[in-house]
Amino acid sequence: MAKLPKKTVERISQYRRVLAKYQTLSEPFIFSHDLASLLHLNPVQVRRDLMLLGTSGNYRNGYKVTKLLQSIDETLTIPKSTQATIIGMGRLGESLLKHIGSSPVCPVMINSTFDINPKKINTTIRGIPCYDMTRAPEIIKEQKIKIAILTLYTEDIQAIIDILIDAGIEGFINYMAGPIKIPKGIYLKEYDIRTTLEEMSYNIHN
Amino acid sequence: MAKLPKKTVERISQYRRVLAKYQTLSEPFIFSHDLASLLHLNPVQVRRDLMLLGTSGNYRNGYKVTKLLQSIDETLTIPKSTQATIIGMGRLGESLLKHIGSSPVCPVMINSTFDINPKKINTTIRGIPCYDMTRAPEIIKEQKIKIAILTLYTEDIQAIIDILIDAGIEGFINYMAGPIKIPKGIYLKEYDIRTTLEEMSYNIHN
DNA sequence: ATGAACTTGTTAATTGATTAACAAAAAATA
DNA sequence: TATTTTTTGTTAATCAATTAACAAGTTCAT
Repeated sequence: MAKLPKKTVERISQYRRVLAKYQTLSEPFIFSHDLASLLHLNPVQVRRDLMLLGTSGNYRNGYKVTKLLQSIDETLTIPKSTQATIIGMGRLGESLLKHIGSSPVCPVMINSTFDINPKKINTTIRGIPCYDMTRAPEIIKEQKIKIAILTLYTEDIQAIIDILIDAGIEGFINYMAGPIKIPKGIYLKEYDIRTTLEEMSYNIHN
Repeated sequence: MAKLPKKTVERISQYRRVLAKYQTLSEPFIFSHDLASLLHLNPVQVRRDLMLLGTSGNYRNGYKVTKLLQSIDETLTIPKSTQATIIGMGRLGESLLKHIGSSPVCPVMINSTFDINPKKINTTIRGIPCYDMTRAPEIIKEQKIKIAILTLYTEDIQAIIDILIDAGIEGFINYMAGPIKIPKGIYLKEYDIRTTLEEMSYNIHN
């Protein structure tokens, strides 16, 4: 299938989680305007996304939930599941790990985490071990880990980034490591709440 | 000044943090392409943003850092500072609070937090108290708090949201509360890492 | 002094995302 | 049976964001 627009992919991930919950209500069908209002979107936008996804609904009942979920699965779960890791098992890392683990439908798996703090190394959370950062290259290659979530702040973060990229990481989600340098072709999503706070503050006052 | 585009506001917030750090290197000037490469942007985009900001640079040396920072301050810090709060003082809430507090230039202040867990209530972190959720309406009105960061997951989150809006909250940043319903005019930013993971996984494999 | 090498500032062009508009299908109602 | 209602699916139009293009200013080297 043709490559979906960035924003559509983002929304499709949200549709899935909402639908998984909706399914437990034993409602077999859903209308585009229902899905839209659950996520504060425009119904047209929902229909357009689903059209691009290649699925289709019913003139009278809307979209069949199971069919929709299957269609989303096929698009987002490629191939089988992507491996990710968390760099920094402090308070933030721990809460993210639990949050991700709580999801019944997340196609991204976390099987190992890393830290530089001896107190964290060799502990486990929900059965997932925390390894010494020095072992990262070895384990990332072995488990084919592709995404790294950065939850730590240290002065030498750039050296860590470079090692991770070298080991095969292709995407970073950066919570608080500050500005980092990455080569072209590597994905990066900045997740600094301070930016969001300032943006929202501006919007509220203007 | 005219209202700035959403994306420009977001980037301006990032410029400020990068510039604050850059300033400590005692470099008095910065070029648009330097600022751009620090944040993986296009230099044209940077110049355009700064133009919209109403500031101007120098044909030979680029932009004067102190002048730029002052200009950003004037735009983002309106009026004086916005009050925010964190709903849920678990691991995530605590790490966010410390992260926000560590910023020397964040124009958004947090002076109180809330929880429903008796073990958290009446504790303080870095001098910032955690209050019982039942006191939220009173304190939000008194301190004119406008933004709520949601870091908790409970079944009755919607009731909490409604109370917060009634008390005067105008914007929510939602980490893990799941889909919530908010009326028009209230800002909402979804910060669920699972969406980002799935989106990135899709991009890596396509 | 003159031209080469940089840079900013701004308009125009392009690309991407959202929203509007409406035909087509199907059932419900009169 | 004809009409109304409701919804999907898709194209066209609008709106927003990014990128390209280039004039104009400034310094440096010759």
